[in-house]
Amino acid sequence: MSLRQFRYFVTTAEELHFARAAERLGIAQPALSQQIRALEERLGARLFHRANRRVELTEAGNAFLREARATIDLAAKAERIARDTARGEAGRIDIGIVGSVVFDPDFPHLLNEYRNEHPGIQLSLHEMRILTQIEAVHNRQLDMAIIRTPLPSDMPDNLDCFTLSTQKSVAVLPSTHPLAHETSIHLRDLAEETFVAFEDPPGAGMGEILLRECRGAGFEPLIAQRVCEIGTLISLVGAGFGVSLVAETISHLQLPGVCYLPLEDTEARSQLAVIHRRFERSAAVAALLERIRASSKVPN
Amino acid sequence: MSLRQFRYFVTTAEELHFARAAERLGIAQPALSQQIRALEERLGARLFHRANRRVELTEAGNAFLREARATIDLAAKAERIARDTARGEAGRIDIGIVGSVVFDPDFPHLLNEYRNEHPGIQLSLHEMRILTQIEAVHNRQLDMAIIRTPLPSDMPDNLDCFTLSTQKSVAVLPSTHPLAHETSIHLRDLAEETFVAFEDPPGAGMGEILLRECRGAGFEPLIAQRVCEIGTLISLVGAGFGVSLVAETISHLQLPGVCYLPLEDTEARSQLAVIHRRFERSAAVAALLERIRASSKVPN
DNA sequence: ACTTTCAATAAGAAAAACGTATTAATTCTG
DNA sequence: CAGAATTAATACGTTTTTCTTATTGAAAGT
Repeated sequence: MSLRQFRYFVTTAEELHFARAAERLGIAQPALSQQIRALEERLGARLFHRANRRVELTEAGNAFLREARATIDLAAKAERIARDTARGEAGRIDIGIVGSVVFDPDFPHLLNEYRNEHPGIQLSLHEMRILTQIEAVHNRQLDMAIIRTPLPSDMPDNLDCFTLSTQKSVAVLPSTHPLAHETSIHLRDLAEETFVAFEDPPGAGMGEILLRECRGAGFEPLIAQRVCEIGTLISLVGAGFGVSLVAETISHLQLPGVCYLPLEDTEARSQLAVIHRRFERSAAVAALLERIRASSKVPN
Repeated sequence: MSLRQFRYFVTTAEELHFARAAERLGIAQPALSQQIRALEERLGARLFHRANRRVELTEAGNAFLREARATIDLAAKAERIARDTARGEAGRIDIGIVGSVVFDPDFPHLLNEYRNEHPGIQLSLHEMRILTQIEAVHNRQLDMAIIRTPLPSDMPDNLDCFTLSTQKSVAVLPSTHPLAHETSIHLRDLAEETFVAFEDPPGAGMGEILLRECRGAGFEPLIAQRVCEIGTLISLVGAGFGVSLVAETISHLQLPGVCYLPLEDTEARSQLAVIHRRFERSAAVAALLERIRASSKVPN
């Protein structure tokens, strides 16, 4: 079982065509067939259905694909780290973020400070979905993740978490909405509206906040549309698809046709949390974590 | 850069002694020296200090060691996942259910047993309408569906079906009804009542059972209200909207103001059936189907 | 000074990976 | 329906990589 076989497999899984995959890999097709077969024998599992002149991933192949990709990425990261460390730069810190962090004024500022104090260390930001981030921190593709609470229930137990900041939630309305020019509104006034919500996993993130707050205000929100990106969400609200609830900091994103309104009847708050491995052995990562913890507005 | 080199490096880093590491790896010492050197050249970084007849990790070596170990572990995990998935011991099974299955005492019990025997497999239940379920099994969003017979007439022909259990039907009456405190009644006694019925598609499910039985008893039921959820149906009966016919197991749902009464003049039975793809390629799904079939109370 | 220890080097043997040619099976096409 | 085309698998010889044995060289111990 070798990395090369992993790469061959991933390419073949992407192409679903042995000859094309072989070409992309710069080898002949029979060599690829042989390596895939060797891998399958080693695993004791077929990875592809080769029926009817069509190549498809088996269920095992699908499951293996995700892990194989992660393994290849991690190997590349190992290489990069060795190289960077040898050059005297302590390397690079990979940070996962949810989209809405970009509009938080404090966090980018904090990163900038750290960058100035540690010019050798490259900070690399990766915008990803919540669950993907947690998984990636767990298997070391990321060094930390900034996500919005609540956290999903099934967190790996070698991960730790602390709160970075707390933010009020505000309502987002299209400016054509009758309530749009009030100075503040009650959440229950939106009971009959349709909502645009984040596509978060159940029980986690802003998607969960929206549900909880609406239920707290005594109604079940009718969710007409789910989106992955904060920008899309605000645009959809502006286009009249519905209303939504977002963290206050998002209101820095002023789009035409969109109004942000504080809420009267709720303490609705969401928190940004930092997820990291409990026993972090990289000095650079540990230092950044300490830095973030020290400047966080919330006692931990 | 290969996984083998990673393993060689990790062992050498553990032993800090080429000859001993080579012995542990089952190769000769020069082979190890060569591979480590090849790795160092590839990385463009020395991983060991070899001064003074003593082998030590460089800083880069130390950083690389962490990532190399993680990479090896992840590769092993990939292998395990592929193997387990192929053997049907990992993955996820999506099961569609009609609402009333929840009150069946046997089926949840069966699922629980399966969950204990196959801890790697996540069972995910989806409460859906009959037609939606069939469609979803067909296009692989669900792996199987538990629905109430009769089946609709236009089943896709790549789907199979077998009976899980058979249940008597009982009448549901509001406890204010004159007949509510009999020990049993005749269905034809309800000929003049209004009925609350399931919103099933024509010819399928409990909605069809109700029609057939009433016609068998010599009258056409007057259906005043149709509902999607079993809980709503029972509530409506309790609130005096009408009477209905439900599977016996539903009587576990005891709501105030509702009485369940056995029927004298009919053998009214409904069946729970399992719908699945005829040629199931997932080992896990096939195993669960076998399990259900084996424990079903009805010969198939 | 001599031996011992230990990694590096050299060179040939073994194993793995690859390429060319071919086969077998299916699908497309006239 | 026959023949062409597509595509993955197989056979087998070649190249490349990896390994082994033998040897060297340098440092440490006696």
